[in-house]
Amino acid sequence: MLHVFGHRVWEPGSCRSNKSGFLLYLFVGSTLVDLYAKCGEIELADRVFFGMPDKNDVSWNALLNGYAQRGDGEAVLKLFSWMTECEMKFNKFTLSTVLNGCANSGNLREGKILHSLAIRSGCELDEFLGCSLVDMYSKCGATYDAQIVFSRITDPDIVTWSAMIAGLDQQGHSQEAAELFHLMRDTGVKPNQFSLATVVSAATNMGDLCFGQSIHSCIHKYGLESDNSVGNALIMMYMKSGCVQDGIRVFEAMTDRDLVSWNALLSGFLGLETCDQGLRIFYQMLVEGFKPNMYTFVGVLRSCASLLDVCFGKQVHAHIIKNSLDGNDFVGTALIDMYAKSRCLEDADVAFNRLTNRDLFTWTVIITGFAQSDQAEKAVKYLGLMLRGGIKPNEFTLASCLSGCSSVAALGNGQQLHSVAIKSGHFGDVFVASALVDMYGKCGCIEDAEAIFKGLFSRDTVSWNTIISGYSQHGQGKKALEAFRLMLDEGIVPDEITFIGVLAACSYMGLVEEGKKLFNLMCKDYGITPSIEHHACMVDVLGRAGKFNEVDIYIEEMKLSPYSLIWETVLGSCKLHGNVDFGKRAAEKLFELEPKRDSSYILLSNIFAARGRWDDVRNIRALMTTQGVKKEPGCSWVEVDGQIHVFTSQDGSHPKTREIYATLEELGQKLASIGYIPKTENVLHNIGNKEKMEHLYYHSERLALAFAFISTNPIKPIRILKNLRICGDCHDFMKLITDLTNREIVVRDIKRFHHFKRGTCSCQDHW
DNA sequence: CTAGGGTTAG
Repeated sequence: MLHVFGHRVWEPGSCRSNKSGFLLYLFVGSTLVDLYAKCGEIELADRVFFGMPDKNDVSWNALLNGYAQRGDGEAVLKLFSWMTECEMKFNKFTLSTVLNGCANSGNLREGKILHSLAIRSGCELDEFLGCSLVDMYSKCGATYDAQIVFSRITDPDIVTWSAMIAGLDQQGHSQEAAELFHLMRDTGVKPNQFSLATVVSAATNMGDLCFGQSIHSCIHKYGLESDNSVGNALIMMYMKSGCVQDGIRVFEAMTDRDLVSWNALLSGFLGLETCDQGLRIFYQMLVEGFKPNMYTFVGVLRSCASLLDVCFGKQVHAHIIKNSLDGNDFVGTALIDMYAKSRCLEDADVAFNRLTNRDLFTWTVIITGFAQSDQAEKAVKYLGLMLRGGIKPNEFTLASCLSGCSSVAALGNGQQLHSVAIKSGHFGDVFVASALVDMYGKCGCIEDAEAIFKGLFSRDTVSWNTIISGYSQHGQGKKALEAFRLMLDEGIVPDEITFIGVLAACSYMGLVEEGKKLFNLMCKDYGITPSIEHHACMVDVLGRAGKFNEVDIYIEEMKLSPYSLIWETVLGSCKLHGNVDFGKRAAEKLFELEPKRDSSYILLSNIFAARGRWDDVRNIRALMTTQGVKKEPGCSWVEVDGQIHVFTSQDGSHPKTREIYATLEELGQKLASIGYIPKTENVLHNIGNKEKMEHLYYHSERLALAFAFISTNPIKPIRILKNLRICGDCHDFMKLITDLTNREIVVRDIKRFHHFKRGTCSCQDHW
């Protein structure tokens, strides 16, 4: 129904109800089609158009334009082909509109046909048509063709310039977009709000905040700050580059904010400090009467993912269902990500299974979720399902799946991924390669890590860091320092992680002077401000070398007293050197800083026990009881045939328990015959000596070892993982076993790797 | 009856 100044001037259908053949005059019809189309009443425009007994090019163009404005490119193309079938003549207006249809449906083939039609009718370089052609080629991804058309237009106007700049930016050539913008200004064309918004988006995509700020001041000069498109682009830029306050300032200065402004604002509240603000803004926009769309939910879900409480995420999920957006792929993927990051993998899985169109991103999100929650097996299983569904992984999928394997040391799964990486052609990617090096290193196969690293075509700081820390963790300090020299020779700049690796190597090898030299190099030559971790490395360098006086001075001078990591390091050195006095001081500091941490009590007790000070050992035990400190339950795991088997101390739940205990019994007898006596002082529980022996005997790492003995190939090394430090007695036990059975054992505990071979350990008993 | 911009998961 159309009203003009309150009068009813036209009622649809009245022409059809008049069967007497009331002829609608052509110009009235065309004008009405145009009016309805422009009001967004495409159905009415359609009815009027098809009710017209005679149609001319103007009425066709009006209807085509109506569909083009809705973004329905398919319909435009269908109408156009029908128009040519009717042998209707078309003009440059038609071509321009249909090109618009090609642009928003991405139909390059049809677009090229239209281009040739334009050339034939001699209007290719018409001011409007030229612009439509540039836009069509850009939106269809044919940037080169767009540039050719653009270069042939002799005097492009601001609209054509804007279309070309936007085209370059959207196809990932933001740098060239910015350059074209400068060229435009040099030509003397004054930028308008559209070209400025585009160039702000180019600055955002390049991550060049400085350039963006210079454009901002230019915008200020033209007084275009309050324009919606400009303001929205600026908000986006500031939020994306983490300048939350600047983003808010632009938002607040805008006079009529739309949904896009709110969404742009919402996109930036990530991380612990600001995420709750994102939620507040979401509720604020609901209060102000805005109806959230998919972009809103993607933004607010990202804020929820940073919160430590899944409860808000669930509230937002309810809003999503209310707005019937739970079937949307973008929203669905963001939901999976939110649940996965909140460690609710079951909810993430439910959301994942509800989605019908799973693309690479969806799969990557769920796979990453499992990988980061120490569920490497599940991550690899989903990767397999994805491959079977015909979707190829990208470098992100592989790298995050691999890092999941690294953290739980799932070697078998990691090896499978190695072959997937080769088959899918991502082996050469630096991220994937570094993840592979790290995976092999963390699974105890430093030789494999080394082999992959040496075969790498290009190496960046991250890949060098990976191999350097790998060598360090495996006790190969010399190789770590060699690698560092090679890295510098290749001209790769070390970062703060690199220095953690090399300083750890120095402390391990007892290289005090070298450690001091590297520390100075880091501060002076590379301008890196030492973190607490770096200081802890230095304390370790001095402490392991037994230079306790220097440790004391260092802590005093660097004001390191408030940090538990420092005192934990000191305590470790005191245990190594049997330094009771300093050990007591360090432990007391730790009891004060972190009274619930069990390892400080255990370490101090071990220091006393080694000196035979049993009264002090008893006092520590009593202190633990009064403080309510409980020893964290230890657990160990091994991988057999791609399956991970977990054991706790004195565990009886494994199906092969009987054989495992029998194997341990047998090994124990053999060891006793060569003079092994269990170090019962390693047991803190207040129980009798016989029970203590039993306790030691069935520590989780020994159960894992026995299980590996009976279920794996005897020529392969056994790889065991433990969530705590390996106990002193188990360490002795492993050394003797390797001597007795001639089998290599690798144990990864929370601190480092222990390679047991022929009665010795790579850590040289300095763990 | 014709053109340009701004929001999208790892």
